[in-house]
Amino acid sequence: MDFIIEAAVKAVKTLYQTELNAADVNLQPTRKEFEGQVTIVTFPFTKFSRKSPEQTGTEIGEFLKNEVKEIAGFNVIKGFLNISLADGYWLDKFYNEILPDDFATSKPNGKKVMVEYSSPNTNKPLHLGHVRNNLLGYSVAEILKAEGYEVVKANLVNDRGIHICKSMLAWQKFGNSETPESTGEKGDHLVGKYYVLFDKEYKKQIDELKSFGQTEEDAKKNAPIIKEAQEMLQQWEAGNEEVIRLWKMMNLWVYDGFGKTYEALGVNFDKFYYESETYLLGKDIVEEGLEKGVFFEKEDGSVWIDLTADGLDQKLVRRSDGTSVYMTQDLGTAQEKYKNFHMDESIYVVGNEQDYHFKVLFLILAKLGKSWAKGLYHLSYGMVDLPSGKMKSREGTVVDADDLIAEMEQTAKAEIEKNGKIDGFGELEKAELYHTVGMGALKYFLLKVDPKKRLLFDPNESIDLQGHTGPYVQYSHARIRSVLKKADYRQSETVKIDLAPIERDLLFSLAQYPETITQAAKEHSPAVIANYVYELAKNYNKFYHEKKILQAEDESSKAFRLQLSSATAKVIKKAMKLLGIEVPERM
RNA sequence: GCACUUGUAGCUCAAUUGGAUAGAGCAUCUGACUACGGAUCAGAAGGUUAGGGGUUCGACUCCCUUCAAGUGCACCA
Repeated sequence: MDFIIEAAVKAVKTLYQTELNAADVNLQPTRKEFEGQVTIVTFPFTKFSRKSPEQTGTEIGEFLKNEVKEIAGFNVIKGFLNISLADGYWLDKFYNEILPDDFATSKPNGKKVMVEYSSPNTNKPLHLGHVRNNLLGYSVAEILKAEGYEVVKANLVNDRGIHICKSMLAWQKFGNSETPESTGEKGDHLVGKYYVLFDKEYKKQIDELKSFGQTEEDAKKNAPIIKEAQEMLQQWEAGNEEVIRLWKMMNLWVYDGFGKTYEALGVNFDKFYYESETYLLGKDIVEEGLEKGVFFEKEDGSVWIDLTADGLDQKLVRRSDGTSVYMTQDLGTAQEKYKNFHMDESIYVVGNEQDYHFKVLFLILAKLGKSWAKGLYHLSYGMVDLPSGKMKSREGTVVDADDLIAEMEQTAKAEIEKNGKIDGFGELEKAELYHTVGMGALKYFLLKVDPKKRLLFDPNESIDLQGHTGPYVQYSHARIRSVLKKADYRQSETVKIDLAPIERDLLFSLAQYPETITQAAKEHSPAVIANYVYELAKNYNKFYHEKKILQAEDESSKAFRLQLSSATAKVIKKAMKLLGIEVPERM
């Protein structure tokens, strides 16, 4: 709609002798209680016109109507100039832009972006919090692709450290050599079981020590089992063969389990990083920082950066014993990623509990003069909470990802058996559909919320399939496909008809798809897409009820409405794909 | 204590980034299937946008302040 903005700039120049920038013209969709499709807010122009808002709007409206042939009419309410565009404009746009198959497919923008997401610990199965992370990361990657970026999806697996040793140790002590094969249990769940077991034993020992008069703090340090775990970590770092063998074996179990969950979630990765391979990175950066005078060394040999001038604290980057900390490792990994891919932007999908960490990380890299530091972005999302509070793996108060997926499939199955139209589906086809609809509901539920907001999930209330939900959009798609099939639709030629208001609304909705992708990419927010596609489906459903398609008044209307339906189905499908949600032909 | 984030209908979320009478869904109530798919549609009811102050033509949005919730403030990751 740039032509309207340009014309408005010209109008203000001609009428009031004032030069405006395109950005000064506020164009927005007209509210549905008023006539028109787009609205210019004319309040800001009154200071140039020195006339009332109504008069200013009317003058600009007259000018535009005479100047721009696509503008069929206008009305002014207070400082709002509502513009009606001619049907010809909408039909041209529909046939030239929206209906063709390449609608909203943008050309490569020449930029490369890395999206790091998932990044699980290999000591326990994935829970709902991880699910949010995975869906967000995957969707943001898809959105950026649609916007023209070349995308690298990365997964930095946290496969080492004390928490991994805890599972390993507990398995060694209490596991009786059981394996996923021997128990039939999914590998990540089996390992997670021992992580919980470790914690139980650890707590028991703490209580015991406390009963002998130790303070809580001392007991936590002195419990034999935690000391053993720390020893094991040292042995791991020293390359102890037996420990390494155990570590590799149990990690393989976990990867096998994660692989299944990832597949069910429909997410994937182009590049895996493993902390066991990256945890020593960053030492050279510490040296570099010392040389550049960005870091400084204290008497005890520890190395720090002083960020107090930036309103932050002093931050340790190397211990006095010369070993790395989390920050060091992340500095090194960031460098490594850039070395591998030379991307223009790099997005970290990580929970908001690490806001401070990333603020510091990016600031340090900028201070070190890394040219690529400005392309770093922390996509910070809110925690998923239960009504009972925070999820805690060790205490078993988590919503397990695999369980949840299975439940969603069950919910979808029940609904489909009740209302679905799936005569002739084979068992495999049915199972696939239950999965598609169940995951549609789950994914939409998690993605429709602004990422940065925390999410409340009540496991006792199943996720809706009606209303503002994934299945609503999926249903809309299936229904359109059904109509098109019945009509034996093939793209026919251009027709000229008078548009009904609801048809104009639907066209407007469709036309907004490209800028919706742009906005979602800019904000790194799948929620923008989710809300858009719901709005689109809603407009279609309204149209569907108001207008007959197969029994339309005349052949031209029928042809047009079929085309409109087809275009809507295509956009729904594409938009849902950006959320990682499939849409069925029937359901 | 300090820092960051959040607070919108009973519940779950929107609000085109400072624009019109703050919009949807769920739940509640009323209506529409001898229909192209009723997982739908039309309507009713529901609000001091946590409270207070300020900035201006205009504030859910920006500033100040109070309150509430969450997170972070390790030579852990």
